[in-house]
Amino acid sequence: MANGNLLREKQMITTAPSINFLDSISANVKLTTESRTVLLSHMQKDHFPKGHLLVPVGSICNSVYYLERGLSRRFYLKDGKEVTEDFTAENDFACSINGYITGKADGRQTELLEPSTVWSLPYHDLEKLYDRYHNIERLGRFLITRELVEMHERLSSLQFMSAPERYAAFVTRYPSLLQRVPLGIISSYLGVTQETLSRIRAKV
Amino acid sequence: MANGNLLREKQMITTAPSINFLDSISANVKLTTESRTVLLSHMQKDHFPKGHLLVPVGSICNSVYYLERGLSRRFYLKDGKEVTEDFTAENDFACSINGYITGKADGRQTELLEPSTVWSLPYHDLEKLYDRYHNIERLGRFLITRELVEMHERLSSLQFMSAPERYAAFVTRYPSLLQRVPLGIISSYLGVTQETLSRIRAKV
DNA sequence: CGCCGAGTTGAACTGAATCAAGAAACGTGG
DNA sequence: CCACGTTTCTTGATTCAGTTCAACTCGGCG
Repeated sequence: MANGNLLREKQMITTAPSINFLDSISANVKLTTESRTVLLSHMQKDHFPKGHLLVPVGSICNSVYYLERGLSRRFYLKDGKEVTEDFTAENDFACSINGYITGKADGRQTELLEPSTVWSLPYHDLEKLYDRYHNIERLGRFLITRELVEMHERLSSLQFMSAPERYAAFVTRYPSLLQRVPLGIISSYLGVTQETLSRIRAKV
Repeated sequence: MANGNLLREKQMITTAPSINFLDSISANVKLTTESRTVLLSHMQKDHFPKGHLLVPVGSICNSVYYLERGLSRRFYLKDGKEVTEDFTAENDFACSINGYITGKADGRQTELLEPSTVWSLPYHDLEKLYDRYHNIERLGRFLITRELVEMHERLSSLQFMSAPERYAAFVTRYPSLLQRVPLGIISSYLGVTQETLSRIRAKV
């Protein structure tokens, strides 16, 4: 019976847009029915308009977010300019753990770039669930590991690729974002000015 | 709440001399006696000379390493030049999960910069232990989380600081490495040429 | 001694930032 | 549906941080 459910839900991932965030990870981490139920009971689903700040200025992010639909970015201000650190599109997780882990507001904000459907789960609740359910702790480890691998790649791309190389890498990595994200934000992600990015594009 | 203390307690790790790597993390993650025993039974302690490669060229890193004594760096080649990604000093962990997670050799090598005492634990064993011991899975999540926070900080420092700023940050972050690591390697970590780093130093 | 690796210094070059101005696209109210 | 301002994007001229290439210094060590 449980197996039947897993299979059916796995199919939904590949075909239909996911209604429930648990569907999209069941392929990677096996969760018991109880864990799924209890996770859901701590999560809240919201719709927010474009421009909404999931984590407002100066505050510490204390929830992990799952984007069922929409798009967000995490950014901070450096010398009055916005620096985009990361994008999260639908069916993926957005979180900004640094502030929570270090206990200090780190200036990172999370902003919706499109009207979005967002599930949120407070870290504090999640930690209690880590204690009680081994497979939820596994889920946490899995997601953080994935994020870490991503970060390593991004770090090396930033450190030792030229601006045109980084743009090319971005295009292959996030083709859809080119249409969905304004140039100025992409440039602040790539670590170049908007003018430079515009010129890079003109050459292709 | 345990997580709120992650960074502060990392200080303790790096300062307290540890004979056994388990001692240094017991403050952060509670391990049962059985977990400690079984972890140790899968770990091997070795002494290696300066210059030894923990992860040789072209191979995939398949163990996590704990440096009881010594110093290592993770690096890769970009256009024939060495790019240093990270340092690990005594009482800390060196790992290069990307290759293991993605299943592809990623060109990252880990080299000892000083004669070192190294404990190694194969990922494959570790994953079996994750299955059997909830508190070992917690340990894994803890270590990866700490690494991720570190990466975030490093990423933002690289992306939007000038070379002199990055050098200053390096000096405060790793004061001891200035004496222990040759200039060329530090420059390849900071993302500048050796000449530039030399000039930066001359100005202070 | 002379060699060798590590670090420094100099001069020319270059990729990207900055400053400044304009062109296109977009949304909103009339 | 147009007129308007605002945001987004492009283009040009200048400046600057950092690279590149090359020569040179210094200390250690056969």
